[in-house]
Amino acid sequence: MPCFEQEGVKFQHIKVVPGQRVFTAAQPFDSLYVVHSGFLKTMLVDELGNEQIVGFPMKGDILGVDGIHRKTYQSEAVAMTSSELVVIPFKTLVEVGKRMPEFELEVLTVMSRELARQRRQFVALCSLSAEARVARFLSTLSDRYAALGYSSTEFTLRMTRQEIGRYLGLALVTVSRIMQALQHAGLISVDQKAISIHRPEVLRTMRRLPPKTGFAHE
Amino acid sequence: MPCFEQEGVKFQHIKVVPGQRVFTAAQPFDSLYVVHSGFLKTMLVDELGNEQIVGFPMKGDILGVDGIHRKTYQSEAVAMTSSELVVIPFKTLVEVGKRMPEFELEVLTVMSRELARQRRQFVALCSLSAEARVARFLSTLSDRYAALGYSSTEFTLRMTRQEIGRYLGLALVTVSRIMQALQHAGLISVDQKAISIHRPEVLRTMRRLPPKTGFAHE
DNA sequence: CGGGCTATTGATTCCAGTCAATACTCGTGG
DNA sequence: CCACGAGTATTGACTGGAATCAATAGCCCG
Repeated sequence: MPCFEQEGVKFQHIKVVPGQRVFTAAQPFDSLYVVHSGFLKTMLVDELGNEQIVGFPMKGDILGVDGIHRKTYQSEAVAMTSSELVVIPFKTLVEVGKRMPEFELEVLTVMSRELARQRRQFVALCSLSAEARVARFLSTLSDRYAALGYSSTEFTLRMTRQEIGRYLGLALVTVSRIMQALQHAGLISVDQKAISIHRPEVLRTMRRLPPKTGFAHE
Repeated sequence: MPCFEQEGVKFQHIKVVPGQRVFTAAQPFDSLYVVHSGFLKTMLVDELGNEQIVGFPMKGDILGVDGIHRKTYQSEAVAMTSSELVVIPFKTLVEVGKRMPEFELEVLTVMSRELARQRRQFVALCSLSAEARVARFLSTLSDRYAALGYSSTEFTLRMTRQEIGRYLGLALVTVSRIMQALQHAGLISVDQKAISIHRPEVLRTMRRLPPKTGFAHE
């Protein structure tokens, strides 16, 4: 949807390689970025250097909106795979907005979506057990892949257990343990970064795994 | 004269009484609201009826932006005190935006601020202990009061322990216990809803309270 | 092959949730 | 006025889930 170019305005594309930083916290804000292809992570880094991952943007997602209000980026974006980004200089956005207000509206909409996503994530974090968080994470990832036309049942994780943990508010070992547990429960198969989803409907609504017994069927 | 009207556009004001709902989740989206006076809470309600509080908006904060992208509000806003809100019909925003793009920019900015706040909250939830969360909550509240010209050291909580817990991802009893602990540590005084802040600088940066000893001085 | 990173698995600790009892506040009506 | 009850807050005892500490094993790449 956010193929802004159809509106008659051309934007520059940039390519980034794995590990490359798109912008850093505290750096002066000048542009928004829309993911055209590839896979990134955005994170906040606190005074002590702990990084908290706030999202794994993919095609169609927007980066850098948290820079608008203070004129400096508040977060950091790093490419996890080679990626292509559409650069939208904020000045241009403002200019173009004068002639085509729908364009600014489009940005409002994407921001609104991002805010809502962030809130859901927040709620999940508060009210769900570690198991439910991991289950939902996999389920959501599956949905996002599906939306982009990839397989929703077989995919490769682009991030480490560590990063998943830093996204879900869990320790690395907990993520690992829970993935094993989900596998033993027959809901998924895990082999390192390769994932198969067997029971998406169970993952989506899981609250807690039944206390471990040998039952494979309920 | 509230902020936006200086731009030559008049907006309707509405008043709400304590407990009154401004909008409900899933209700069709039509307007944004800016708090002119008073004190509200916004929350998400899940399938099971659990409510997760996502914010306590005060003067200058914006409500309803999460409704833009799906044309229905995704959250619920309730007044905690009598409050006055500026109603900005979204249609009008779009109209006015055509003549005055700065106006839409203003909205972008407030949304950006809200997104950043939400993220910080999210990080706090992931990486801080219960004690640090409560300490930061009080410290932040203090700052917000100060920004509005009220006392930053003496104030009255408008929300219950239950609501604080639902905002911070903690049980009500935990909030209560920690406030007592902070009091015994000499950082604040608590008497039901009345709060005095004694050591704001400690609250702001606290990670963990030292294991309880009888020492009143370090 | 060796070194570094990542993942799995086990043992133990401890923070915060749950359950439960008591006390405080406030509004209403006998 | 006091009694009563509903909502809110404090405090204690106990439990359990996830973190931490720690050891081993698998993977990738020079």
